[in-house]
Amino acid sequence: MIFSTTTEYAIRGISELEIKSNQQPILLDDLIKGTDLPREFMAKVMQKLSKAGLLQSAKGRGGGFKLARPAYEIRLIDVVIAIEGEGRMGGCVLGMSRCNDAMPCAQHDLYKPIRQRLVDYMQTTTVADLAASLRQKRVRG
Amino acid sequence: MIFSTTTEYAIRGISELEIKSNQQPILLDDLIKGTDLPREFMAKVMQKLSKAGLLQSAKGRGGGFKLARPAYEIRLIDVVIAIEGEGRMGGCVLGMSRCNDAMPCAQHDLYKPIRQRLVDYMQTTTVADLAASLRQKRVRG
DNA sequence: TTGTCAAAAGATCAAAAGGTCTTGAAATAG
DNA sequence: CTATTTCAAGACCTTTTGATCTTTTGACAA
Repeated sequence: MIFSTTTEYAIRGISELEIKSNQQPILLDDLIKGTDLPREFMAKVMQKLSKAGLLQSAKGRGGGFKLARPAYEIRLIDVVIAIEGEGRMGGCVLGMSRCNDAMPCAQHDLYKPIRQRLVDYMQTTTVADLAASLRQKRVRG
Repeated sequence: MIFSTTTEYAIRGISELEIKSNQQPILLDDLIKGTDLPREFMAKVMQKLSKAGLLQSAKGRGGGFKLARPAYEIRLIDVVIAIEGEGRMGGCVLGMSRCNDAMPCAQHDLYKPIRQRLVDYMQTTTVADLAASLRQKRVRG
């Protein structure tokens, strides 16, 4: 509803990583085990998160992915920006590139509170929160 | 940021219509006059709004588009649903089709308040509000 | 050093979204 | 009835997004 599917994958992936990891690197194959995540595409997504500095990756034996810092220090907004770039959050709330000062979109002001609320949420929610929520969901069904 | 560009066009289009109309049908050419909206694509969007019952359309001389009911009786959510369908609002908040009870997405519960806020906004904001906002923006610059 | 493992990177492919163009059909004026 | 106006509808094109496949690179173990 709000994010692209690629971003959803990233959120899901980093949450799964936090759940399955015990400070040790997790293999892509293990990460997607038990999920319906598409392996090859997921590889790209994880690469992006690595390049953005949210994950550390290692090749070869004992390799895999792990969080670059504690889960509670990675905010949802960091994940979103890693995938979609800064642009989407700034500028026009409706994302209209055609929208500018000379020809503003109808929503410019109206939307501010809504958007701010979303941004707040993304800034205060961490990967630790997401993982906890996902774990709980699995237990309770 | 939140809606697809097609939906943005719909919001913009119906707002322009309300601004330019004096109870009389407006031609597509007049609707887009002074805007950067793509005419042909806009025709499709307006057609969708007509089929959804938000607009009335008439062919031939004296034809064009007009609101099917007063602007204050057309909610933003009606416009969004007309373009994107019901599905997007219901179901998973993140829009994941892969998300279900057996394999819920990480956000299912976390997002509820945010989503509810958005839905509230879309239910209480009408085309009259949007048009007023747009008009004001034009005057004040 | 050699072999194997696993991520990185790039090519490629498919589907969806966004946008254009052409033809058809309805309404009205003359 | 015919010509013109204007929306409707469908074919078609382009770009972006989502997804896969293959090759390369780096790390470790023996």
